[in-house]
Amino acid sequence: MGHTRWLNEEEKRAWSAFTNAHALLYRRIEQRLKRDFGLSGLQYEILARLGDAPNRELRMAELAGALVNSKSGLTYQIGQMEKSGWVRRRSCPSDERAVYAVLDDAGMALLERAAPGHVELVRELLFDALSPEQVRALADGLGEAGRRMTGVPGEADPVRGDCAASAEGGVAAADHPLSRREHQGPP
Amino acid sequence: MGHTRWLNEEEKRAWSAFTNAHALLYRRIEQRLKRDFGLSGLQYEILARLGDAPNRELRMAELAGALVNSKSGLTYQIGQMEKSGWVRRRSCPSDERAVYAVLDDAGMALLERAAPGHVELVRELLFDALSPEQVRALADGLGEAGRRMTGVPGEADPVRGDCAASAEGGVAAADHPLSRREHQGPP
DNA sequence: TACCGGTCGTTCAAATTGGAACATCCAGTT
DNA sequence: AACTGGATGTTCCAATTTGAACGACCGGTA
Repeated sequence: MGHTRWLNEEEKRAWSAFTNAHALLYRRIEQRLKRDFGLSGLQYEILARLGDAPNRELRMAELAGALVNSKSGLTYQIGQMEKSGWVRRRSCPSDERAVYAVLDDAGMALLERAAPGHVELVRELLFDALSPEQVRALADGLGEAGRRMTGVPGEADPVRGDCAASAEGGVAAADHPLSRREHQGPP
Repeated sequence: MGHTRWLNEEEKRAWSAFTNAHALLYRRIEQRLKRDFGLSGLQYEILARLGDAPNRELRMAELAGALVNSKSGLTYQIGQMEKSGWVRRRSCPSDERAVYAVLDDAGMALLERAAPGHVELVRELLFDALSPEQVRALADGLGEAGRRMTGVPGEADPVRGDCAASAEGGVAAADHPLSRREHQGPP
């Protein structure tokens, strides 16, 4: 084994900036979400993920994977959110093991109230400090790093949604309310 | 208040990559540290910070600030690490409120054993996926973001180290053993 | 000297986390 | 049909984290 490839100054700066910025940012976000909506960061993320998932629902495992959280942790949080009436559990007839977390209307409403402030804060604290090139570098570089860590070779089709939500009240596959897109025309 | 400046696609990618990469990376790092050295991520950071602090010591508040952790959390961890004999507390005569966390020899030795693998992992999972330009963008962009969040206007002198460690065994201000620097000559 | 606003580190209770053990279930094999 | 290797989600429990409350202390001021 070689003698450890230490980080050069630039890399040290990058690493330090990366961890530091994340910690600072996440802390601020959590505080505000908690103060304004009684939500933890994880809970907001859960709402958000479910919010723009196909039928506002995702399997526990998928959700846990997407959030990079432990299964048990998710079980706990979904439990909490269920008590609050933001989320509901649904089991799938075709696969008895599966459990779907479904976003309730109350949860969706909450998400819609919380999202603007959240996005605004992220923009203010992060994107307002970045040049367009830096944004691209983040997206590309960290995107690639993330991809490598998840082990995504050839885009093996997800196969999810075997057990589609069928008969249920009225709403079927409404469009995702929070996915507006505001062109902010690049030069 | 304007109608929320939502994120464009590129920004969404960047944000998602940022949080995702961080979560993935941190999780891996924690697992390895725990497995190989029985250390948590936070504990490693504490060792590292103390390791290249002036006299291998830092005030509790400084440390907490640098780590972006709560005071109480740090109190707890330092307590744990003290039990393990990696760290020691020292109080300062000139300011009775202050408490310094001092890195013990055992802690330093542990740090020196853990650092290579840690750095190697960071390089492998993060830097190997980044181009030099991307590294620079991270360092600059996130550095700036972090600076803004900490509120660092005119580099107000830290004033720290009022109560310098004086009489103590032998070692005074030895050079920081872990701060080797390996030129990795840019083209 | 006595007082005051502010800082420091610790304590406390309550909430969260994460891994291991567990019971169930699915798909492919024998 | 019985068996096996792998997933799934939950439960359990110990470790950790958080913010608020607290007591001690500092520096400047009346």
